[in-house]
Amino acid sequence: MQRTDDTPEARDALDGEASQDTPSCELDLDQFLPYRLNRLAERTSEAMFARYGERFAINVAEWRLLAWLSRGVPMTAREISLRTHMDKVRVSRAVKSLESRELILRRPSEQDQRAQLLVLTAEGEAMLAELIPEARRFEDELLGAVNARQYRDLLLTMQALERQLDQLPGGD
Amino acid sequence: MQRTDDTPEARDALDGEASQDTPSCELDLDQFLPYRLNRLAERTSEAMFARYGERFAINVAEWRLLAWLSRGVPMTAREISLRTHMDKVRVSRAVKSLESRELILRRPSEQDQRAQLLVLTAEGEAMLAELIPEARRFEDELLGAVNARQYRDLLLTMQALERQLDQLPGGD
DNA sequence: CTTAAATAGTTACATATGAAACCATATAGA
DNA sequence: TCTATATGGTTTCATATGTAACTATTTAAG
Repeated sequence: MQRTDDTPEARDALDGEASQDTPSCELDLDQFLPYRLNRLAERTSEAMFARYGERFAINVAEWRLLAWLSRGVPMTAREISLRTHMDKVRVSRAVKSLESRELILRRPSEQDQRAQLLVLTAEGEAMLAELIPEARRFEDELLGAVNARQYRDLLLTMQALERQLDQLPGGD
Repeated sequence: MQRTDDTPEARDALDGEASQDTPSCELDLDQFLPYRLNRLAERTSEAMFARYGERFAINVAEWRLLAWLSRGVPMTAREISLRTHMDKVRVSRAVKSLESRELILRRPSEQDQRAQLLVLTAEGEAMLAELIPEARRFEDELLGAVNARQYRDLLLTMQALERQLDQLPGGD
């Protein structure tokens, strides 16, 4: 898509006063997708953890790890890392922290002595049984702003953007 | 929007194998909006700064500050903070760093002795004259994945979600 | 087999960020 | 006017995260 394809509607779908094309040496951040994505994502995480972060004392990395393990399938740190696009160090630290709190445990992998399979403890499952419904409730409240079609389109477009990132240099 | 309104299309708009409804004590992160937003945003920033971050030696906070100032309107740190939803400490540090590199300068505010108006130096403008076209190029490449309608709808939906965050407790 | 290269995971160091306390100035209420 | 409170901005401390180097194991090449 070319910048010149921008429709007036798109340009108007933005915060603040009436927008107009900016010279090449100026940038209207409110019309810049990477910025908009980051601002929305940061605010969403912030709002979610303002509610549940303190109560359950986990950070984003730990939450992602627990959520993946909630599927019941033992996974290695590397698999978590691949699926979430989190750095392996970040995963390693989440594992360490969660293990020290006995929310997960590590089992040596049969196939590879270097790797360890991660699984939830009963305690970890108990915590998720509280946390997951709360997370869903939050998501539902957030989605109160959009209808089913918008939601579907949003996921499809986000998927397309991630696929594009796979292609782009530096996009991993 | 209720979870039960999820359409098959939306459910299919996700990575990996065929999805199905998960019990309340499990969570499919790939279908969880806050996670998807954060993953996409993190990957987007990462890809962008993999290209330009080193070359221009600025971080996200500094980039946002410079971009706002590119409009040519002097702003205080507080105004930057409000518009970007960045913590005032984060803004303060970006100001300090950019000033030390003489990319911006501070002028005392006439109205308020505590506040300082921030403006670009000639050097700062020169850097933006290089940086902004690069950023636009990156955005265009990323948007290669979506058409004009999808782009417009994406911005509209993101705007709706931010408005919802304004309402939600903990959403600021 | 034996050795070189790759991989799972950790540690050490540097950077980025937020919360709370703080200083200086501004504003509101008596 | 005088004082209490609010506000712009900075500093201090704690946490989160990435890069590079490292250990142990596995895989591939000879």
